[in-house]
This record gives sequence, C-alpha cells and structure tokens, in this order.
Amino acid sequence: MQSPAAFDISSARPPAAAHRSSGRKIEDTLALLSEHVELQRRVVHAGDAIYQAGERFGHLYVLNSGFFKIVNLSSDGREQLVSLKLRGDWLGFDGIAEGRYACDAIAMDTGEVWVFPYEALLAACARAPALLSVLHEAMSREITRDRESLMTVCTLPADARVAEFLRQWVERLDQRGMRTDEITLRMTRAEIGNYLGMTLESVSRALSRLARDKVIGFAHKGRRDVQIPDVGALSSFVQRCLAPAPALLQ
Amino acid sequence: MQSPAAFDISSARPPAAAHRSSGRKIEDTLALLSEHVELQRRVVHAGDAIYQAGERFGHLYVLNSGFFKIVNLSSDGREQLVSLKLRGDWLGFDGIAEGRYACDAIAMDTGEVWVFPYEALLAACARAPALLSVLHEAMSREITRDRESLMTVCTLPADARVAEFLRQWVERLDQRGMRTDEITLRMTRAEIGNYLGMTLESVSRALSRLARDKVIGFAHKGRRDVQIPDVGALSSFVQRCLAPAPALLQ
DNA sequence: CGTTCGATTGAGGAAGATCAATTAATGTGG
DNA sequence: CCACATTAATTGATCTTCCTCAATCGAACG
Repeated sequence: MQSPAAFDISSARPPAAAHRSSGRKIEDTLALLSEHVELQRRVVHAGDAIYQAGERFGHLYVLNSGFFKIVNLSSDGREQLVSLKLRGDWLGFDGIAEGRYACDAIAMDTGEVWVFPYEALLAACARAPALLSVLHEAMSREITRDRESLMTVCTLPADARVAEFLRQWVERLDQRGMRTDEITLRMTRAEIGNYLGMTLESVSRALSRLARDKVIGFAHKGRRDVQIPDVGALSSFVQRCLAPAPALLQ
Repeated sequence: MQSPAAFDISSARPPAAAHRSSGRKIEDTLALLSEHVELQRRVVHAGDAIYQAGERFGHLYVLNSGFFKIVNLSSDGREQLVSLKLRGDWLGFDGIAEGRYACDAIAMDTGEVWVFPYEALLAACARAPALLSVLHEAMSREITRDRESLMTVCTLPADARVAEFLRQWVERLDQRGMRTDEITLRMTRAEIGNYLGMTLESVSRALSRLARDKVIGFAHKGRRDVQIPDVGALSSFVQRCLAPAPALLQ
C-alpha cells in the first residue's frame, strides 16, 4: 500500500476550464451526431424503458434531454441502480460485448432519446473519424465514472456518500449549463440508497444532517427539491467526514 | 422499486457454452491483434506500473500473461483498487476521454504486456473491421464488469462479498483455461478488503468461515493459495448469506 | 376527503470496524 | 543454516455505524 498522497494528481488535470470545455463538448457531440448520422428521435416519459436486460443489442442511444437510470438485475433477484444518465450521455454500451443488453435503461422523466443503429453508427465512424473519437471518449468516460462510483461506495461513510452523490450530480448539471443552486432529485430515497449501498432511512438521515449543517436546504414544496447554495460546502462536508478527529483545541 | 424477479434474465443469455466460447474469444483476440497490428512486447515484474494516473495517454495495452491491478487515487488521498486484469484483458481505456490516464496499472506478478500506440490501433481498425469489434467488445465488457463490482459491493454482506469475489476470480480463470481447483491470491487481505469495501480483518474472518464450512481450503504453504473444490459451493454460500432466515423446522 | 406512497424520526439490535495481541510466513545478515 | 527482523494473517474484545423495525407525518391522487 502506498502513502496516500504519493504525488499530486490534481496538477495533472486541466483545472479550471474543464467544466466549460466539457459543456462545449456535449454540444459538439450532439451537433456532430445530428450532422453525420441518420438518427431517429424518440420521446420518452418517466418509467419508459429504452431497452431491457436480455433484449437483443442493436442500437446505441444518446440522451438529448431528460434523465435515465440504469438498473442491473442479478440472476438471484438482487436489483441495483448502477448508473445515472444526463443530456449528452450514451446508453447501451453494455450490450455490445454479449450482443444483448445487460441492464434496464429507464427514463426518470420526460425526455428525448436519439436512436442509432449500431451498424449505421460504425459506418458513419468510418466516414467521419471524429465520430469514432467521440464514441470512444464516451465509453472511456463511462468506465472512469463507474470507477468513481465504486470508489465513493467503498471509501466513504454513509453521510459522505450522500454528500458526494449530490456533489457529483451538481457537477454534471454544471457541465451541461443547467441550474446547480437548486436541483430536483428525480429519485426516491430508496433509489438513492440502492445506488449508494445504504438504506433509505440512512439517506434520509444524511440529508437531514446536511440540511441541519446548512450544506443543503429544502425548497418550498416537497423534499425532492434541494438547494445547494455552495458546492464547495459539499466537498468540505465530505472531507469533514473523513477527518479522523475533530482536534478541538490546538 | 420493482418486484425482484420481474422476468427471467437467465433465459436470455447463452447459458452453457459461454465459458468455452469466451475462452476461444480471448485466444482469437490475441491472434487477431498479433496479425494485424504492430505491437511491442514488454515484460513486467510485480510492482511495475505500466502507466500511472496523470500520465499522458497514448497507448492501449493487452495483457498476454500475468496479473494487474488498477488503482484509483482520489484528490484527497483515498486509494481504491477498482479492477483486476487477466490474460486477454485490455488496459488504458480510462485514458482516452481526458487524454491522461486516470488510474495506476500495477503488475501483481511477472507477465507480458502488449503495447499498442492508440493511433496505430485505430489505423489497423480501419483496415480490419473485426479489430474494431474486438476493441468495442472489450470496452463494453469492462463497463459491465465494473457494474458487477458495484453490485457486489452494494448488495452483498461482507462474507458473501468475499465468496463472490473468489467466484468471479475463478470464473475468469476458467474462461482462460487456467486452474480453478487451486488458485493463488496475488493480493494481501488488505488489498482484497480495499477492493471489496471492507477491512482486512473482515476479509480474514470471512475466509476463515469459508474454510470452516469447507467451501474453500487452505493449501500446504501460506494462506495465499486457496483450494476451491467446488465452484457451485461458493455460489450457494452467497445465496445462503442472502437468505432471510434459516427456517430451521419446516 | 380518504387512500396511498414517500419521507422523517426514534429506539433497539446486529454487522462490521477498530484496537490489540498472537502467530505465521518472508526476508536478512551473520 | 540459523537467529533475528519484518511483514502478513489470524483471532479476540470492544465499540461505532448503520440497519431493522415501527410510528408518524406530509404530499399527491383518485
């Protein structure tokens, strides 16, 4: 096991403009796709499945608007929310390897999905190499994002997991130029808990504590709307959870 | 939340011959690569890093022999083993999106890695479309595998996590035609625990219980060698952990 | 306006973490 | 090859966190 901060990884990443550049990238991706590939638009509503586990693979999908959840079902009946998708994200990569989708992709809201026959997409990639780059980048990003999820679940205590979940969600909204000071959770406490490997009660308690500490606020109607006055406060809350001892006097 | 067994996923997958066909596939992949792409062979020893987080992306790697671990380091110093790699597995996909690798890839043993310049690989894919399929299948498989890990960590109690970890490891060895009745763990208890989101003590206790229940056995020298007389016993152990109540009399 | 579903909060218990001591394996220099 | 040092693994005792069970409250909906 190496020492925790063997070298500073942060300096290796494009620091400030990352958000805006990613925001651009999403727009560029959508533009590139609509230019070079024959696409079919499909409007979905909350609860609709764009594909289901076991279904024969044939299409990849790009989310133009709305929100999706990706749900895995094990052979013994365990159900797990493994991923969340926003505008610009791809869906269906899990189907390529086995020729069948491995998960359910369920809309959490009204939205529009662009449908691409996989073969047509590959053909377009042969004509426009930039398209292939976009495709590979999307797959690569999905891999790194999945690993971040694993890291969150494995290394953070319950309260911090919820805070980190909110932080990541806000980050992704920000990358898309969407509101980040007040967000709408499109999932129940049970779904959040399932995604984070904890019970719905623990999620509720964590959110209550975050609200008590003024890290988040609850909006007018319902507890699905969360105010995030300062994203940095979420990060510090996570760090505070990780801190070994409060070290009161010093 | 849906009912657990909404529909039978098992019938949707190719059931029996899956292992052997995957075994073939790995050989085919290696053959295809060595035929169509200029490759550089690199011998590594335990502890060697084939790439490190932050390093500029430029190459993809395929493991021809040996074992690798993929380690993620968060900006605040948390370290997480996020993936394990065996013969035929690809390394480096995480670097494509940002142009820099996001993790460390560390050899756990002596082995040989095939090194491909990404651009050269893409060029070869343009000539041999089968190669592109292989590449996409590998990325797809990595996504589904990562999700399986998340599922294991999120839905299983500690003992079952260890059993499931061994089961998945044996399954992957089997796909490669390697010994599965006696396996060598190339990781410490601490590393296993890190990978599974639990402490090294819990891993040790889980292994002891598995040995007590005759699900596994410890070989002659050292506790790194584990005997797996029956893989099915590992699966049943996982199921037993999930069972709500033993239901003694009935 | 009652019914239903989701969220909150509390009390108690259990799984797993932490702390600590011992044993086993590995490596090192004499 | 052996005594010693070092690292890994095991096991036990205690404590913390989080889960489970239960009651209550609020919001949405027919």
